[in-house]
Amino acid sequence: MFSIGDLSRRTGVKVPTIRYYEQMGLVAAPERSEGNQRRYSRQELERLAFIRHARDLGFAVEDIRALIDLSGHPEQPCGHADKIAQEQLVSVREKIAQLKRLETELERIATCCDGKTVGDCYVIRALSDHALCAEEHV
Amino acid sequence: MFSIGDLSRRTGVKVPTIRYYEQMGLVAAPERSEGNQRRYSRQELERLAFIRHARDLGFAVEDIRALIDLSGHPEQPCGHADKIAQEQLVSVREKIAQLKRLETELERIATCCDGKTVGDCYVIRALSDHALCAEEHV
DNA sequence: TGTAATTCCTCTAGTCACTAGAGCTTCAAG
DNA sequence: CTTGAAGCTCTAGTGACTAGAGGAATTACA
Repeated sequence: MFSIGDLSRRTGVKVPTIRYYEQMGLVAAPERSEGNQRRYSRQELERLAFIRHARDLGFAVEDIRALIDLSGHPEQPCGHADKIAQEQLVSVREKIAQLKRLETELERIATCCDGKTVGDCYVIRALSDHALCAEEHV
Repeated sequence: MFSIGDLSRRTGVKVPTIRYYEQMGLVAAPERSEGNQRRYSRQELERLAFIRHARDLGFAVEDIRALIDLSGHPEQPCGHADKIAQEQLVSVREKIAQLKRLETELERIATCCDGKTVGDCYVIRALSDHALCAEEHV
């Protein structure tokens, strides 16, 4: 049996976050000790590790809930799980593309400032005047 | 003079967001019409465009506040503005690197599933078992 | 066995950057 | 002069936590 602190150390999920997940229904309410403290089994440790892993990968809590529901029905076709992962991949790729555009513009903005005062600072001017942007963003 | 709707159309910032920025002190409270409606000058339009642009670039509202303060003191050295932009660039690059790692793993997870049911779905297994990850993430 | 340090409990409220909705008033076009 | 769009204020909700108060339980060590 693990205390909530054990679980936290083993999964890297912070203690208040574990309690929050319980409140949200992502993890089931575990057994309690005599003194009302949470006591977790290995199964619950694994579920939390699953959640941690999926959150690291950027899955929304709702997605995770769906994946957990699916994993509780191993006889069902897995097209849905696949779809969730595919959508997440698309969303990650979009974010990368977007951030790369920002990187390009920030490079221009943050590296060309040779003014001595704010009055002729390129950073300020670039932000004030969208026309200075090399390409459209957002 | 522009109404709040004009401002919204010209800057692409939604009407409730403009009011929110006013509440946060990012834009000053403008003049009002006889009937208590907001009336903006061209200067205020430009400030909002500045904010929009900086938000698009991922600057936090606090950063923007600092940049606005700076732009109000054009005689000061611009090192601070530069620093804010540099830090933003670093942060964007970190996010890109992170997302690329996720992309790699999601590609593996989302494209290898040839199981027919959840029971042997690669997506579910990969999320359950961190050991299946090719490389460390987060 | 005593005690001190650590961990745990619940609860409320705060974070960020908005977004939604209710219920009302004002404005602009025809 | 009417009508419908756009404006007003206010409260509350979003997602995914995080912080803090005030107290109880557990653990380590003497």
